[in-house]
Amino acid sequence: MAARRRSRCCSAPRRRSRCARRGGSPRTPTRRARSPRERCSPPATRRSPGRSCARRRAFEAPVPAARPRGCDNARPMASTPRPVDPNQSFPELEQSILERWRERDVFAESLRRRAGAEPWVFYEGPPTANGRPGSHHVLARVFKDIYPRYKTMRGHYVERKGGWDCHGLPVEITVERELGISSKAEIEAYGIAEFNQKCRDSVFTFLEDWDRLTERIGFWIDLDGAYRTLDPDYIESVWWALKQIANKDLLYEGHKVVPYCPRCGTALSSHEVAQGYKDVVDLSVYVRFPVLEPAGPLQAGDELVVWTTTPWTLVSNAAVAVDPELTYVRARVPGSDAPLVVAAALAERVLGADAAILDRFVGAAIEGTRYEPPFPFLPAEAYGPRGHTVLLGDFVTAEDGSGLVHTAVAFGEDDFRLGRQAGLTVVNPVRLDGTYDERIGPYAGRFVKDADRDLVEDLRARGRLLRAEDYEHAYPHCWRCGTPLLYYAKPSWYIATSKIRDRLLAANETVDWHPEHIKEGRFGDWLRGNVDWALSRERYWGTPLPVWRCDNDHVHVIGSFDELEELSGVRIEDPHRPYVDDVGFPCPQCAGRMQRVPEVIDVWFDSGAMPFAQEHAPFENEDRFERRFPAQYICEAIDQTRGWFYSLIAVSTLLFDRAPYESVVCLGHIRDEQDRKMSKSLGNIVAPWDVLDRFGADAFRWYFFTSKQPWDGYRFSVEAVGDGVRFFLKQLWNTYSFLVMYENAAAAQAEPVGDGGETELDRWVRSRLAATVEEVTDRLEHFDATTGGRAIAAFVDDLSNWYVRRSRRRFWEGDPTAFATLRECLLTVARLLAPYTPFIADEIYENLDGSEPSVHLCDWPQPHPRDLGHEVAMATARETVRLGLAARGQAKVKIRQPLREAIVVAAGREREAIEQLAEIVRDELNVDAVRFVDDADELGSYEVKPNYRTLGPRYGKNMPQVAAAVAALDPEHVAVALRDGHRIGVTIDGHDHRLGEEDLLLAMQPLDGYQLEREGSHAVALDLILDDELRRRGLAREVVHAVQSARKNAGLAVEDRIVLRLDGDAELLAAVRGHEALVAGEALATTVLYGDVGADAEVATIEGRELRISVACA
RNA sequence: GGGCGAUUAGCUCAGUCGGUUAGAGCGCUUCUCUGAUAAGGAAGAGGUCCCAGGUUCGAAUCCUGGAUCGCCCA
Repeated sequence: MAARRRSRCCSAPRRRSRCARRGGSPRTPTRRARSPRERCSPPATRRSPGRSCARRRAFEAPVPAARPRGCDNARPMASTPRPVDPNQSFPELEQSILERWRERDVFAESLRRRAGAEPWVFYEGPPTANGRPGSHHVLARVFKDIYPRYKTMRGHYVERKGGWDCHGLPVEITVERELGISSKAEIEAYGIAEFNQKCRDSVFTFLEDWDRLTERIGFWIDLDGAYRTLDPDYIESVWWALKQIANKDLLYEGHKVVPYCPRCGTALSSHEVAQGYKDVVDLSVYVRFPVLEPAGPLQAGDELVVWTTTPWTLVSNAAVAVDPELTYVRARVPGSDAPLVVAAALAERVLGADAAILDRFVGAAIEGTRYEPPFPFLPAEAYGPRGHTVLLGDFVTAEDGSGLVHTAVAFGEDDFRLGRQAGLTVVNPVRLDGTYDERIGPYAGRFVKDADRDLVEDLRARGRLLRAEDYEHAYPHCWRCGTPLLYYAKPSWYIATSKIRDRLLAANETVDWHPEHIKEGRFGDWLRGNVDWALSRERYWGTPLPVWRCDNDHVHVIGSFDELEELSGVRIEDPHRPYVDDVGFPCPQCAGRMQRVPEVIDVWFDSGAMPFAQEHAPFENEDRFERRFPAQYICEAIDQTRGWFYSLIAVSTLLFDRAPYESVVCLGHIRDEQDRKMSKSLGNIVAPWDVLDRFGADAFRWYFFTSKQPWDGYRFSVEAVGDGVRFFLKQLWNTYSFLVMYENAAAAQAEPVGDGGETELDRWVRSRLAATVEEVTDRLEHFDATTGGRAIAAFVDDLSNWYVRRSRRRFWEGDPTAFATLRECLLTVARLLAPYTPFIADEIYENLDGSEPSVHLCDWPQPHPRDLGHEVAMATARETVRLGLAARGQAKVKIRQPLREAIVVAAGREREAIEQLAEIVRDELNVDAVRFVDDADELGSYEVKPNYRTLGPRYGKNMPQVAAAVAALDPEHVAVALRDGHRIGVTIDGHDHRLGEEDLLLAMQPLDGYQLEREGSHAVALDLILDDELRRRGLAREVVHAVQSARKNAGLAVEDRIVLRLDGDAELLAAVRGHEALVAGEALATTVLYGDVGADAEVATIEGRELRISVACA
């Protein structure tokens, strides 16, 4: 690292050498012309020698503005900043800054500098690198970047370890597609070892894309030291965690009806199911089940009307469920012989209005009724004694259907539970691949969901169908392959998370969610409804479930590779399948041999284990883990509520009984310009590189940070990013390039410049700066980058459009205090912006200060004291200017025409404020004087209104009377009385009340014929009377304006001196002669000559008079 | 079907504790300013604050119901 220069104090005049050189010389009122050699080539040496001063852009840098430069060649202290190209391409600039960061190793250095400081912990939620990163990844990554950068500047040690999620079905599916296979049988035929090798290779297919994008957007994260969920170390930690859970007796194998993907051949967890709901049209059918052995009021030949939306399950109908207390009816419908049985409440909807009710009874009355099943494939005996009978269930409702629910024990949670209660045998005629087995006769081998319509036709042909209709509903599909899921009774391994539900909720209480409503809303609700975590997957590419079992069903959970080696004598190199499957050992409890169960685990458990698994804790780095748990901050998209947010909190609560994160920022989704979801099929994806190449990373980041609160989601397009460039980055860049241009121009000037001292504007802008530091700091502390960023933008706008604009003359004159102030503002803004737009921030810092190798190694700015009164005063003065400009606009008098005076109506603090800043108001309005009057008697009349905010709470219901009483007051009288400090008496409902100053609002009412603009009690009027002198000055300023245009057209640089020749209308020339010093000074003319302008003179028309102008380099 | 969130100008968004003329920027029209800025300033046009009830002296804001969109859950 290069020798570091001492940090300069921004507020002090900076270039001592230059100031010293100037010291003592008298200050010239206007700029003095430089020697001929200097004139057309400042700042010295920057321009190619052969070019004339004409036809040259103001600041064309011969070399790219930001050449990467090592610390070793740090500029000497007295040097001037590099010239800045006002039209700098940001993407190009960013490339050179990336280069500089690499050379100076800035990210690593930012960590080294904070070594030993208090850690602030960030966890990276691992993405999978087997797909290309998109714009939504940019969103997540920039929000993962901003707060760690901020906290680093605040003095914390913020490690940023990357991570990759490597396992899981998505990877397997990609490989299957590659291999052209699509079933588990094919995978096993191909070979699990080979298949998993392919998966391993596939995981990082797009790693390079990810790395490249990550660097390009300025996301500082340690990718070299990233954790990978496929590493043996990582897996060992996961095993350790599972063993802890098993030791707490929370790991069990259960038989449950689970959402099952027949294509992938595995059960899905509830959070996976959640991701795959699609609206589909299924058949909803009402089927007649003829009664064979009636119970209660039923008779043989009656028909039960049974409803289902899954016709494919009818082949394995085991029973019919009715609610014991619900009222049912036997009813006859025209055109049907057999009486039909339905719930009374649904009779009309199902059977029609003309059904004749024969009988009413409660559901309990028909329990035990034996009926004929809809299909003959499976006999009643297959289900046991109560097969094909009516059972009582507590889940039956009369909200839809018929009130009699078809029950297929293997295919539904309620069904399964009822079947177990009734002692029904589970018969499952559906194979694991989702096809019927040989028991289902003609349908054997068909995929069940595809058989729906044929089965219904079959029923219709046999007269068993009462009604079939399309039924649109959301049905879960496999989130990866799109296959409709089947609810299916299967053995599966679970973690009994529902037993720690209260602990999960307690852990959630400690988390600071952004937005806040997630905590009690979506996430809290999810935890309150927690069900056991279905952990196992009957797949290949995943962390193997470390459960070994013998023939006698003794179970042993392995918690480390050492333990496995002790028991089996085998040191496992690769813990993945199939190698781990081969490792067996004698059962510690019996003589049997233990083999691993075939399942792998849900990948969400992998990522949930990352707080310790990324460190290979507790096998090593346990101290590191202790220091880095829990995280202070994580950030992911809102869909992770059931994903990573859940798996993290679940694993940590299971193991450590505490939340693994303190603050969470949930991001919304990115939608397209038409507010549609971005998807490959719609072709409306915005590729991140399109944005980066066109506008750059800062623009991309700025858009995400400031356009809205990130959890609201974005209506995104390349163009939307462009706005931020124009309105913020460009404005900042121009302000910065303005400073550099004039600093260099001033430095090149031989003549020293005196220091005018601090002005009201300097004080104001410093106070605004302090306010901005305060606000941005406060907002970032609360994870509100949006409001913080907007505050920076508001400040930069004030800086550019008020401070700099009002101070231009001081910059032309080289006032060191003005330079120092603007410099301090820009350098502080650079530090505030460093976490937001790290590139432009670093560029500005590097060129204006550069005492550290990067702004990202600086400390966060400390807030200075504010002068709130002065901020308010300036706001009042600006308001006065606004009113004055509006008055000019109304009177259609151009700004260039000076006016005698502006009359400002203001009293008290407002008047003091404006008086203090009267010079600014006067100059901005181009008037000779600002006169104050305390009241508007001579300018307009008052209007008095009640102040609802103070009176409302006091008078409540009587407000209308109060308002009426106030309206009846004489405004002029009120104005005088209040000014004299009196209170105003009103009578309401016969009672006297006294109203004070705060209860009444006085507003100006303009009178016709005056040029007056008013706002509240504050107004500005203009004296519009012009005399010859004012008119001549107006003309002189018009001439200046015309000459400036001519200068610009001639391509002169802002500081070039000219010889000015004027010819034309006599009155114009007379006006110029009368104000020659003004014209010459403003136009930087060393000489003004009249007549003889030459043929190529520029012709301007001023108020109908002709002026011919010639400008030439002096 | 249930939960959470959103809905304010053509577009993107603010809107504090409920306070009476609902704001800003972009875009549009007119004017204007300019020794940095494709910038800035003034004026104009542009609003059913999603709808309907309710509470209140007063509702964009609070309550209830509904609509639409998104996310999540069944």
